[in-house]
Amino acid sequence: MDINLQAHFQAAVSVDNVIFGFDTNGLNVLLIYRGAEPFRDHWALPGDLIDLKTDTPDSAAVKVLRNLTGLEEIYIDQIRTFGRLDRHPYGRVFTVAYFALIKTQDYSVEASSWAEQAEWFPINELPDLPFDHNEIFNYAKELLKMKIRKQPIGFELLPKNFTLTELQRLYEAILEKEFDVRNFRKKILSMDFISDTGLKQNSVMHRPAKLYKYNARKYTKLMTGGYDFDL
Amino acid sequence: MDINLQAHFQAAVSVDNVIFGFDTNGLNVLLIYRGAEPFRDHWALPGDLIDLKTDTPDSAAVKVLRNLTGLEEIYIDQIRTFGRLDRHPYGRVFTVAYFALIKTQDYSVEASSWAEQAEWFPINELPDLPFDHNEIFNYAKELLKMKIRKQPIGFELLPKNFTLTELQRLYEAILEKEFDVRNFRKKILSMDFISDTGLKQNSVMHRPAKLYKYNARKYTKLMTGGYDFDL
DNA sequence: TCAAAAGTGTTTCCAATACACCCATGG
DNA sequence: CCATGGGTGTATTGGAAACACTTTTGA
Repeated sequence: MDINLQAHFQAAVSVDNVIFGFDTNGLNVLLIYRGAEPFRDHWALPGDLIDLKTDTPDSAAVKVLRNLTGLEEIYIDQIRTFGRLDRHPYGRVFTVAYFALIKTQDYSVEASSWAEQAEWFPINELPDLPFDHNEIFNYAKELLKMKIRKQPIGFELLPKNFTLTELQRLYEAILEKEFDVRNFRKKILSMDFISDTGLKQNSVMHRPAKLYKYNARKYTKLMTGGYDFDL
Repeated sequence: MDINLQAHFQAAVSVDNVIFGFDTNGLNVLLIYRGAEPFRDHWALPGDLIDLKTDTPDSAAVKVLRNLTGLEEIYIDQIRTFGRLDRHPYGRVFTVAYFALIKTQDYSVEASSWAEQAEWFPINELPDLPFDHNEIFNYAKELLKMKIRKQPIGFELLPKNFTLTELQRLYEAILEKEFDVRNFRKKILSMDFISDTGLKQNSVMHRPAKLYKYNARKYTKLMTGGYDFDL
């Protein structure tokens, strides 16, 4: 390798994950409390340097998620790459940002193999984040808004069986506006990619709601053409 | 820097640009004929390694475009990052892909400072491309389709003054479907971000068309709310 | 006067919106 | 029987789609 090339092969590349979860309090993001420099003892997006011998950005992002939550088969997608010159104190580090959606019920902090703490923060109550993580988070939030109107990704944030009211609360939390109950149900059901499980809630102190599940097969049929969630 | 960190700082990062242009033949992409290894004498997307001392991905992508076309102030936006382990024969090279829209009329190959040739290829007649450039191109094409339905970026591909028929042909080429003349005009004019220049085509051998121009100020007003081009 | 493309209006249909009351369960 | 959230239907409106003929210019 000549000396000219040499100068180029001195960068590191990391991944950073914006992991969304949903519960009765609304939409949350999973942050870790950094146990190592730089920015030790700061809350930050979970991420890691990519192992150049073995990993692609995608595989590295999946590993971070797995180490942190113990979960496989989660929805994860690349957001964009950030590369400000001074974004990392140790040298030139580019970071490929990802966003992931997980079913909060399936996740337990105990399953984590990381020494650091991990904690859910409501998206409107985040601490200041190091590096350019604030910028990354904001970008992720916008992307989530955009995507949920175009793809049935909301289900990734809910338990396998869910009520229409839960689904409505989720859309409302993400899109930051409220929907009319009847119109919401009409629209969702007309899209025809969720189906009635025949089950109902139990031990609730009111009329129990029907439980629905997401039906990927129905959705796949629809996707020739696309749809909007524009309510 | 400890030895563990050292192992991470051995990557290179490049940018690759998918540059779209539009003329009477339809939608085209600008490719270069590589004058250097690897893949010397192959047609490829124009790109370059990022100078780690001075450039961000964004600035590097703009430089590639400027060197190639002599143009400043072109529409350019990041697509996504590709990082397969074996995508580059010289080592671990991640590439941040961009797409750009240029007004073909403003561009001349002569303005290029590059020794290699550059040439427009109709998007349906591309040669096989090296690295993962085919994958990058396909991704860019889909993104363009998606974006043009959401943002008034079509104008970036047309001369400053254009006819409604030209605009319609552009939308048809990108979205790969045909529109009804009357409905197209109604929709575009109702969006209210183009305005009549008062000028007309001349020396055409048929009724001359009115010339319109894009009116960014009108658009900005609209953007609180968004719109669809869903015709 | 002909060729070639520019330009224009109306009807039909469907999806988005707005809106208010009864139902099933547990306590 | 009451409190709590679940569940349902209709009328109105606005935008999307379908559709055919007249106008202006240069040759």
